Parts: sequence; C-alpha cells; structure tokens
Amino acid sequence: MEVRVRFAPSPTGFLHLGGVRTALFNWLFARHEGGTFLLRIEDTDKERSEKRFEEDIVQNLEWLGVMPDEPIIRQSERIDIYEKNLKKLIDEHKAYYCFCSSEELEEEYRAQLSQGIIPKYSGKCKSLSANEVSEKLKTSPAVIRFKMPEEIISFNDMIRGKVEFDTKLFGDIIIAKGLREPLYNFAVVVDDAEQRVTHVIRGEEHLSNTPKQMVLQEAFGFPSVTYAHLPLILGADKKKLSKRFLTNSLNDYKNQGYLPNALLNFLVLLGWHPKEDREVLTTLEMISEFSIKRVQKAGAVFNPEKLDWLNFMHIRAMDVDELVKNLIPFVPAEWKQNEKIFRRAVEISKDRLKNLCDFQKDSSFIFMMPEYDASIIPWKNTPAERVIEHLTQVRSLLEKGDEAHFPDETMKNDILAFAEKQGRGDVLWPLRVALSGKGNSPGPIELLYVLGRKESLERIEIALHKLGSMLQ
RNA sequence: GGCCCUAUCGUCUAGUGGUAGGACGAUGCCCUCUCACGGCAUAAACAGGGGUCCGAUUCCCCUUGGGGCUACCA
Repeated sequence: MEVRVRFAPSPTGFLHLGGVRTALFNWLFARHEGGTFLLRIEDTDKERSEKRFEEDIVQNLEWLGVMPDEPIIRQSERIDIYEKNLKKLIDEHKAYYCFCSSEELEEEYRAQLSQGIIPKYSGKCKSLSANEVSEKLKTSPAVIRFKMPEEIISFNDMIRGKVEFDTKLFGDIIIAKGLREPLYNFAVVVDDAEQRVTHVIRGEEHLSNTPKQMVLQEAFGFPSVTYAHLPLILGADKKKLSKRFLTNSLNDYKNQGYLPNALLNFLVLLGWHPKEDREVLTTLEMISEFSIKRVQKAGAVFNPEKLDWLNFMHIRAMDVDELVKNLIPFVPAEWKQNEKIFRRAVEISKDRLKNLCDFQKDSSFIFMMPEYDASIIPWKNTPAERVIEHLTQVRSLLEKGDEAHFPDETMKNDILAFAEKQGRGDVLWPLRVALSGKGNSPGPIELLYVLGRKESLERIEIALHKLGSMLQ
C-alpha cells in the first residue's frame, strides 16, 4: 500500500521549529518509503487563524525544500464535507446536539471536582427527544457531541509501542460548534480518511487525541491509520518549545543566517540518529538513512551550540559561488559592486563563518578601512623605526610583479623569506594590521589577495604615516 | 488532582545480560604574526530502591525526577 503522510499545521502563528521538525519527519518518511507527503492547513479556528501565517508556513517550507506532493488543502474550504459527515453521525445517533451553556458546564465541572469525581460531561442532552431538539434548535445555540463508547483503546505506536487509553474518562466530547463549525478531532478524522492518509506522524502532545480520533474512525467505518508520536523539542528549561511565543519562529533563524540544510540537519538529529556516527548530513543522506524505528522516545533539549556548529559545517561544504549567492541578502548593497573583491572576501572567510550574518561583521574592514590607533601596528615592543623599515621593504616587494596575479608566488615567497629573516611576527603582524586595521583578522597574504595591489599599498601608506607621526 | 508518555556525560545520542562509544560544548596542549580553522588530549553519564539471573546500564516492578494532555484551540 502506498504510504501517505501529511503535515497539518494550523495557521495561528509563524512556522515554528517544532512544526518544521514534524514536517521534516513526515517528509523524510514519505521520501524514504517512496510515498506521498501532503500539506493540510487546519484553519477551522476562525478567530486564531490568519492568512499571513498560512503564507509564512508555505513559503518557509518551500525555502526548506520540504514541499508537498499534492495541492494544499484548507479545512476552511471543506465545510460542506464536514457538515455532511456531522449529519451522518447525528442521523445514526452516534452524535447529538447539546444545549448546555458554558456556565452550566463549568458549574458541573466544579461540582464533580469537589466531590472527587473525574470531571466529564454528564450526558444530559443525550436523551433529548427529536422534537425537543428541533424546538430548542430554533432558539438556543447548540454544539455537537460525540457519544463516546466506553472501551479500552489500544494502539501500536511506531515509536512508543503499545499505548492504552480508557475512553470512559473522556466523556462525550464536543466535535463541532455547529454543523458548519467542525472542531479539530472531528475534522482531522474526516480529512485523514478523505486524503487516504496511512501514517500519522505528529508531536507527542497529540498522544491523548489519538484514542478520540480512533473511536471516531470506528464510528464512521474509516480505515485505521498507523501512528507515530514524536518526542517533543524542549527548551533549555525542559519545557516544550511553544508556538505561543513568537521566538523560535523559523524566520528568526533564517534572518540570522542559518542555512536551510543546516536547520534540517539539526532538527533531524533531535530525536533521531543515523546508524553510523555521522552527524553532518545532506538531505539526500537523511532520506536514505531515515528510519522511524530509530526515533527516540524522550524529549530532546534544543542545543543552540550544535546548530551553530552544523551551520558552520554546512557553510564550509558549500561551494564559493553558492555561498556568494546566499550572502547577498546579508551584506550592504555596495559590497556587491566590486564582484572580485566580494567573491574573494567570501573565499577567505568561508571556513570561519558560523552563520551568514557573521560575514558582514567579520569582513567590513575589507570594504571600509577602519580607523585604528598607530600603537597596535608594532609587534610586541618593536620600535617604530624598525616597523617602518619592515613595512617599507614589504611595500617595495609588493610593487614588483604582474598586476593580474597579485600577489604572485614570487612575491609571497619574498615576503615570507623576508619575514623569516627579520622575525615572522615583526614583519607579518604589522603588515596584517596595516591591511586590516585590526588586532585579529585573517592572515596578511590572504588580505593582499582580497584587497589587491592598489588598496594594499594605500593601506600600507596610511600605516606608515601613522607610524611616522608616532615618532615625532 | 486525573490520564498518558518518558529517564545513558551539561546537551544530542550509540550500545549490550558480562559496567559504556561518538558528537556539540568546556578545558588543556600543539600549529601559529593575531583571530579563526585544523590536530591531539582531558574532565564528564547508565536517577534511586527492589526483584529475575552466576551476573544487570540492558528484562520486570515500585519510587523519584522530567514532560504532555486534561478547551465550544490545534
């Protein structure tokens, strides 16, 4: 049988890391099994659902490369289908109208609690006659309740093994606020059946919804589905990363310069691990090695340092042109104007970037010479006169040779030979500071390569001036 | 409170009926003009108590810890 899975977010917030992880596991499972991955927007909650959140979810999934194989389905566009199915349940006496007000229910709940009884709906409206119902329907608001059968529901979770629930603890749950206002547990069951979903892979927070959905499936005579409940992603406080807070939206990570593949790689490792000890994985490798049997049972704490490291590894694995492209949104427009310098700057910093934002911070000195103090030019306690001598000597070496291949091999060798003779630090440090204006930076030869002859000589000139005025 | 899930270094995890391996992070050393990178090394865990067994981190039970759910949200 063809495997069909779905990611079914409700558009009540921006796409969140937990959601991405659920989508990813579904997608990997489908890809690995040669199945179909569906996207369903669960927007039955009209108050909380917003179009912009739906757009955010779809765009971000696209950015991640986790794309549905069939057109997106929206629950808000399927109200007729739910109505038909609700009517069917009512006609078959498997569901009934309930006219109890929230106040009544709350009172009932409190009374049960104080008597030490497990609180659940009393079933008061269940026995209303057809006439009573149609009379009341004219005047009072009503919800639709499902007649919960009392049984032990047990299912075999692909991750957790056998799980059991006693449905008599649930009471008759509300499955719709009206014929055209379905609620989650009901709508999910109808849609999963209609979309011929075979496996439901979702977060552990849904574990206790599963038996409710299973009894609904039985009531309809729908085929059963196989469940897998993923361990939750936890914050440093070990609490579920909640989408109620605006932090941890995927956009934040995107804007901070995390790569889609690094994010996916990080997320897949939260609760799953390939058979071998490899951790840096391409999406293709994730697909081929993915196995739901290897998914962890316990929640996983989100570890930002590991994300940084994975992002660093994925940046390194990228080729330079690709990285240049990715970096463009993260730098000032004028940086791109000199393509050669920009590309070379990317080249030398590729192995130092934790995220794409770092590039602007680390490389700004290349595009604009920073102001700096002359006192940082000399290496240790070298007298200024000597530093001037060294820099002057280096400058003359740089003036020789072919412009196109600057700095050419001979030049590099000459500088290194000179440095060897005079003391590496005594030559290389001042040269590097002259070129970068900073105490910490990439090496001087790399900087010559990025800056080119003209700019390098100008910067050395500035350094010589600074040193000169130090002497007076 | 009730129901359910869960438990290996700080974190992510591997693993087995014969006491634990990797990764991130941390620390130290090496490389080195600086910062990164890289290399090497060190510290760091089977929650506790009962069983079963010749022997349990591994199997069972209990406790404890952690988490989720307990909506006319999803």
